[in-house]
Amino acid sequence: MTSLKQIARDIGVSTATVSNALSGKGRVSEELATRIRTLASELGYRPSSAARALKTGQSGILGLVMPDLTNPLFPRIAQNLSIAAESRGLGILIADSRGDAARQDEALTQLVGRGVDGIVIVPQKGTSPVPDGIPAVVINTASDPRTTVSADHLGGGRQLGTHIAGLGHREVVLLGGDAVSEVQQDRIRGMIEGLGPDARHHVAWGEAGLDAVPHLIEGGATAVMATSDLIALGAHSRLSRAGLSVPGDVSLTGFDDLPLATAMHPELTTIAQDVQTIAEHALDVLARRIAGHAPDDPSLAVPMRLVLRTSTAVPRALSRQQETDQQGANS
Amino acid sequence: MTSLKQIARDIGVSTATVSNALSGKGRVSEELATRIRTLASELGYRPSSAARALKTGQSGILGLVMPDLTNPLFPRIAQNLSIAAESRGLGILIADSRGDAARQDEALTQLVGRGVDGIVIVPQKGTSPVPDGIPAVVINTASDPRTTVSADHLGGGRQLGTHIAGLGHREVVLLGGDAVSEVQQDRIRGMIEGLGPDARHHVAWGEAGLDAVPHLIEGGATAVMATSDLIALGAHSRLSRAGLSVPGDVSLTGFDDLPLATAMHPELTTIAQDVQTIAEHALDVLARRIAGHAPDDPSLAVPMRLVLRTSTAVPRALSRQQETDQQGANS
DNA sequence: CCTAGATGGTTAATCGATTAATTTACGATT
DNA sequence: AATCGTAAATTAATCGATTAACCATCTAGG
Repeated sequence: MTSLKQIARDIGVSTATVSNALSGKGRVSEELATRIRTLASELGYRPSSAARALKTGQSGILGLVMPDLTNPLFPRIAQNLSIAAESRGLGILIADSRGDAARQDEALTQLVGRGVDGIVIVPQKGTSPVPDGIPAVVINTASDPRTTVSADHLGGGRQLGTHIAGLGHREVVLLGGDAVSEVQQDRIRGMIEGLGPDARHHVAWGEAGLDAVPHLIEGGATAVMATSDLIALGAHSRLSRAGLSVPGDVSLTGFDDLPLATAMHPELTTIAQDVQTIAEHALDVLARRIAGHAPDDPSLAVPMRLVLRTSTAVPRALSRQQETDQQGANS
Repeated sequence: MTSLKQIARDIGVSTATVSNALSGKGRVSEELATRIRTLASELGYRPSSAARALKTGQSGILGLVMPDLTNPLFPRIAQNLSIAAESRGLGILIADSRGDAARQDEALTQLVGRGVDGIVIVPQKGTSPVPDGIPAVVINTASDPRTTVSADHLGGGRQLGTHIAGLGHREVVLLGGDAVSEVQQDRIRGMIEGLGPDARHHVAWGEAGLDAVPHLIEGGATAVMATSDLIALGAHSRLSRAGLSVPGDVSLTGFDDLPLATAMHPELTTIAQDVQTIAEHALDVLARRIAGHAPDDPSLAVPMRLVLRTSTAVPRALSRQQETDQQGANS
C-alpha cells in the first residue's frame, strides 16, 4: 500500500504538503501540486479509509438493517440505496435481522460498533427498534410514527380500490399475508377507502385466508385484492383449481409489481413503488441528520403507480348487462 | 464515545493495561482486569474499529459484489453470507454492479478503497473481472475456472433430467433465460446428460423461446424444463393460454425453488440449492486466503436437492398405455 | 544476604491522514 | 534599508488501539 509518507519521501516534501496537494486545501504551488498528483496516480495511491475515519470521525459508511433479505421487495430497496449511496461517496454495510426483533437490536449495535455514520432501518413488522444515539432513518409506512420515507401504501391501495370499484365490483375479498405487518394493514385500509362505501369487503389473512377464497367467491364476491403479487399468485392458483377463471369470473390484483407479475397468465394488474425516489430521499434526510441538523423533516410518502394489466375486468354479471344494453341501443 | 484513554484515566492505569485487560493478552491481575471490564461495560465501551483497523491493517469487513440484487437468488446468497460473516465477527459491504462489467470493476476498486479485507464476487454473466491483489473468492458455477464454490448446477440439471426421463418422457423442451449465463448453460448441459441418449431435446432461449413452447409441444414434446422457476412460471402461462394442462399434457420443471414455486398451481417440481453451505464454504476459503494461505483450494460444487412436487407426471400416452396394460393384467 | 525468576505494570512507538500553528523566503512598500 | 505582507512549505499534535520493550516489586532458593 502506498501511503502519504511514501509519496512525500519520493518527492522530498512533507506529508502535510502531499495531503494538501491532493485535497486542494492548504497552500501548495500549482507546479508541485501537479507533480504530487501525478506521482500519486502512478503509484495507485488510495488514502487509507481507516486512518481518515480515525482522524475525521466519519467512516463514510452507512448501515442497512433489513428484516429479511428473502422478501422480494427488500433487495430492490437495498439495490437502490446502494446506488444512491455510491453517488454520494458512501458505502453500505448490510445486516440481516432474520425476522426477529432481538436480532434487529443486535444488528443495530453491531453496525454502530463498526463505526457507521448513520443507519437506514426497514423495521420488523410490528416491533419497535430503538434508533438510539446515532442518526437514523426508517423506511416503513406512513402510519408508523417513526417513518421517515415510505411508499404511499395507503394511497396505492386506494388507487387499486378505486380501479376495482370503477369496474363495477361490489363485493371484494381483501387478502393479506400477515396481519401484524403495518405495511399490509395500510394497504388494506387504502383498498377499503378506494372501494368506497357502496362495496362490501371481506378481509382474510394468511394461508387460511387463501384457502377461503373460492368459498368467498361462491358467496358472491367478484374480485380478489392481495397485498402482494406473490399472494395474488397463490390466490390465482386456488381459483383455477376451483375452476374459476381470471379475469372472467374473478378480477385479481397484486402489489409491488414483482417480476412474476408479467410471467403469470393473465398478467397481473398491480401497483409499483418508486423505490429509487424512496432510496434517494432516505439518504438525503440521513445525510442531513449526520451533518447535525435536527430531525425535523416531515415524513414523506412517495406516490405509487397503478400498473393496469389483464387480470382485472368488468364483473361478468355487469358485462352481460352491458351487452344487453348495447344490443338494445343498436336495434 | 468512550475510549481506552477514558477508562484508563477513570481507573488510574495506563491505556496499555486497559487494552490488555480487555483483550486478555498481556499480564494483568485478575482483580484489576475484572474492575476494568466492569467499568468498560458500564460505560458501554466499544473499541473504535477505525483505530483498530489502522493499527492492525485488518478492517474485519468483506466486500460483496453482486451482478444484480434484483435477481431473486442473489439476496438469498447475500443473506446467508451476511449470517455466516456475522458469526465470524465480520461485516459485509455490498456493491451492486448493475449488470455491466465496467461497473463491476468500479465496484471492486471502490470496495478495495474502503479497506475491505477480502471480496466475494458473484460474477457478471460472461464477463471476466480481475480479482487483483486482494484475497477473493468467486461464486459462479463449476465450469468457470475462477469459481471457488458453487451449487452443482450441472448435477442439479442431471437430477431433473433423470427424473423426467424416468417418468418416460422422450421429447423435451429445455428453456433458458439468457444464453450467455454460464450457470444456465451448465444447468442445461446437466439436463441433457440426465435425459440420456434416448430422449430428444430442443433448447430455446429467452422470450422467443417462451413463445415457441406451445408449438414445440404440438410437435410432440411432452415436458418443459426451465432454468429458473420464474421462466417455468412464464412457460406455464403460455401453456395454459394454449389450452394445455400441467402436468396432464405437459410436465414442467423449474430451478432454484423460489417462493413462487409453491404459490403456483400445480406446485412446481424444482431443484433447491444449499445456499447456506455455499456461503459458509466461501467464507472459510476467503478467511484462509486472507490469513495468507496459498489459494490452492480445489473448487467445490455443493450438491443440489431435487424437490418433487406436482408439476411432473408420466406422459399421457404412456399413462394410457399403462392403464391398458394393467387392465390386461387384471382381466 | 544476594540474586534469579515471576508477576504486574508502564512507556513509548506505531498505523496513515489531517490540520492548526509556525517558519522560511522573497518581493513590494515607504 | 528596514518593514510588512504573503505565498509556500514544514512541524507537530491528534484521532484510538495495539504491542514490543522496559521497569519495578516481591518471593524463594542458595
